[in-house]
Amino acid sequence: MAGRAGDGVDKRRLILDAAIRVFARKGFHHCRVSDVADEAGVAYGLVYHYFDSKEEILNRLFLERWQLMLDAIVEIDSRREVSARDKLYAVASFIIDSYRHEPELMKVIIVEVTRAANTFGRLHLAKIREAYELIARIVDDARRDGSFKSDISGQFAAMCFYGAIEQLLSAWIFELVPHTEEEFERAKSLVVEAICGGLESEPARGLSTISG
Amino acid sequence: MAGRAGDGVDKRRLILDAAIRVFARKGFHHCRVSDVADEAGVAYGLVYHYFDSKEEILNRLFLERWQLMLDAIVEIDSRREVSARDKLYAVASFIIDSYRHEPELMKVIIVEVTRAANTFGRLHLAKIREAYELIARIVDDARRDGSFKSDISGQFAAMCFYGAIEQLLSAWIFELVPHTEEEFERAKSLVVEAICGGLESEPARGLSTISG
DNA sequence: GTGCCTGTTGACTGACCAGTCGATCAGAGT
DNA sequence: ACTCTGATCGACTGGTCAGTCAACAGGCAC
Repeated sequence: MAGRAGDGVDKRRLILDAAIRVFARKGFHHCRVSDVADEAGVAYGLVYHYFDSKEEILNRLFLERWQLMLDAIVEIDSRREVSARDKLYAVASFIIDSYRHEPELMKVIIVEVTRAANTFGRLHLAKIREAYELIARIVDDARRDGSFKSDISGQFAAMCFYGAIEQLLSAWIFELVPHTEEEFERAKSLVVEAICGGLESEPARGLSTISG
Repeated sequence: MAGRAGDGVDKRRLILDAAIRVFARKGFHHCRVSDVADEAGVAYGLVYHYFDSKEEILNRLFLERWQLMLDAIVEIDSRREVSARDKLYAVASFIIDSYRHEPELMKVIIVEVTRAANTFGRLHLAKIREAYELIARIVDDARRDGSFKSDISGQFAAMCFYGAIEQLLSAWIFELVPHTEEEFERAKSLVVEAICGGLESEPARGLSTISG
């Protein structure tokens, strides 16, 4: 519980949620702290009771969600008897579903943090790098067991994979591409197929039954 | 020629070049117009003699360079008897070489425009979309002649391809990865190999001698 | 009741900065 | 010589906004 009024409302959370909506709508740089306070229905000063600065709000939003993703990737990687391709599919699913369920939050994270990492402290870069490394680990395991090519490093592969997904989300965010439920599901398969299987046709890949 | 002093210096260009350095160093939002004027060694007011606003400077920088890239892609696509893979290699080369030769300008374009397209007018989105479409066209031709898979649309493939390259440049920009001459050359091949050939091993692809 | 602590309020301040404007300067044309 | 035009200058203005602060409210301990 927090707050005196016994209304059972966590004002801190209220402010964070309002910030998601405001940052998504107007952009972090183009909105005022008063916009966030108004959206949350609290006094201007209360924002500074809970947060040190406007930027700290953004940091919290990012770290909160990014950590969820890092945890998810670790869990996915720990699954036994699962192919690298299926692990990458699970990672892509997690990210795409995050966007599907909380498009405003993901928009803020991608547009204001991930894709603007220079304007902020190096704090975020370390976290972003962590994601790369976890994905790279999945690929490196597959390189070791021979299912993935050994001449493309895990790090490089992670960049391509994450880059493709981020571009996909950006296309949705900037409305370059429609937001339909089928699109989300199709995109999961397609991105994995494009990155793992490649764009080129596979002329007579012998006996292996890949994707039907 | 421009300017009264007969010094033969184009002040407009001087301001644009100074803006590249300042925007790259401090970020568009975190620098003052006076920083640009100082860097260029001209009076504050002169900036407004040549440009309507701070934002117009950024727009010019972006449009100038982006058009060069669009023209290059059109030229590459027009080459006859060249495989889609080789065309994509040429596109990747153009972009990576742009970064190699003008890292500050590319940093500004990627960080302040491409990756921040929502904060600006829709003007840029249209140009960005144009690039996607040109790349998509290369892929669609290859799908028609059977060299690329038909189940991944040109549009989708273009997103993956461009996304991977942008991520690559971002990694250089944010110094997540070293800037060596060999890295640039390797990256060209690797990105094309990853996207066209895929990450997975090709078990016995007949006669082709890939990576020895 | 008294004192204290946390939550809450919103008016205010101080800094910052994009963009303006009137002045000055130098060459071209007549 | 005179004026017109465009380049060049930089002090100044007007507005914006992040962050501060002094005050107030209600619960809790004693």
